[in-house]
Amino acid sequence: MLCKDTVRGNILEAARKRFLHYGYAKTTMAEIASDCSMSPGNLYRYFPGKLDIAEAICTEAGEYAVARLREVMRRPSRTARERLRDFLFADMKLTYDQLEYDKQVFEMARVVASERPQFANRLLALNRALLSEILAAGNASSEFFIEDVIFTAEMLQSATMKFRYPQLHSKLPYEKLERELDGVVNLLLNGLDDGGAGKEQLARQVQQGGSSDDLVTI
Amino acid sequence: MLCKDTVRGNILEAARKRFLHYGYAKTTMAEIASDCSMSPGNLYRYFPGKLDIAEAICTEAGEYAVARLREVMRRPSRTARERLRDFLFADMKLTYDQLEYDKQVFEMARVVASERPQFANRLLALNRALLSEILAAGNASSEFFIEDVIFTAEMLQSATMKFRYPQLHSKLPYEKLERELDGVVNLLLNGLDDGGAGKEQLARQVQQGGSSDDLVTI
DNA sequence: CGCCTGAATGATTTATTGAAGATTCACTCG
DNA sequence: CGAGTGAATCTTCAATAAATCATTCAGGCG
Repeated sequence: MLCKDTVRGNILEAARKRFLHYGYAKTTMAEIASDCSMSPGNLYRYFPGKLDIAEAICTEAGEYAVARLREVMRRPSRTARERLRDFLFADMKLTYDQLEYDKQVFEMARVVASERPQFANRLLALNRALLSEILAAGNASSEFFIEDVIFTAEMLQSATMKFRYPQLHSKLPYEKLERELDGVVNLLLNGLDDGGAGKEQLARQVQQGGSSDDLVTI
Repeated sequence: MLCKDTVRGNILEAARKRFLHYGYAKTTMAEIASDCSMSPGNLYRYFPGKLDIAEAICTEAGEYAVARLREVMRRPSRTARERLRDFLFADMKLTYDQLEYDKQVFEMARVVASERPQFANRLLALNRALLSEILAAGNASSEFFIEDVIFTAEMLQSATMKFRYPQLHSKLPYEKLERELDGVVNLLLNGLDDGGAGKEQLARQVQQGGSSDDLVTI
């Protein structure tokens, strides 16, 4: 949400409205320019191209998400384990709400991610930095004994990947995702020795029939 | 590799050759029929359609993979933890070798998986059954104390998803995948208390620069 | 009959082309 | 100059036509 009073900010605002309402593909540079009362050519004085406008919008959205996650991390009087769990759940919810419900946001994100591979990595790195903070705090409070905090954060990202890329969720309802993330987090926190799912996981369908499945949407 | 002497087996064999050499899309039913010295129409006496031939081929391949995994599981005198690790690595290697190197196999797998969502689930369920066996054996030997073996197997599948769907590996070289799977397995075996990566993870780039990244290929 | 054929059908893919849109740039205006 | 224009260009998209192919089925053969 950078200044609406700069030309650049204006362009971003106009483009965002169009992208969110009509979709990235269905929005033309001429329309964005017209919304800003300028000629199409002039847009190129502020952005290298259409894709860069979308990337800027997505970056803002990503930074907004990080800000929300920081809030979650700041919740007072919680153990590092609780904080980690909160974080992972909040992270899942943020992407889920963003991408699962809004076709247009989803389209824009997909275009940017596929045309600018480094973009996703930058967001992932931001996210990893937050995770590392939690782990480091856990070390400080002797809850964890993690040698390489950054590496471990990376591994946590790997293990929870399924919950951060709704493209892969493939129609799993949010409740099933929650239940599954819960199971994975327990595993990650306690290891297999502790029985993986922990004790509180009692009421649950035991037959294979109840398993989430339907994993891939290629 | 079911009987080559039945008509059905012949068709599968001919189709496999074509699919692997020219790809699924570039192979016509007429060609398969001709290879079997029969008319196109006659294929439909043995399979409902082209896709079902591909699915049958993929099923055979999947069952072959399961057989190989069973061999890995049978390696003598290993702890359950070692067995689990062996299994996950073998699983990753199997798909990696299959899909990452052979464009045609990859195409066929993608078509089948996307047109027959249940197909992937069946393979996943087979895989989960093997995982459950390992976990149950670990319980029996008091290495693990897992209440719900099947649920935990499912969670293990979730957490190692990245390593079973090369579509998502997105150009990560095998070495990086190995290093990452190793990290995740350590986390899953020991939980965060143990420092995640374990002690032997010493020589490693510590700066973010070295992180795997490049996660998504949407 | 039971197994098979191959032309007929309809769906899908590919090629082609016209239009629309992204990007550029020589130029204007203040 | 610096900000901006808008026609020119070059790429991409969409619509149509043509061809290919999966699938069906009325019939033939042993």
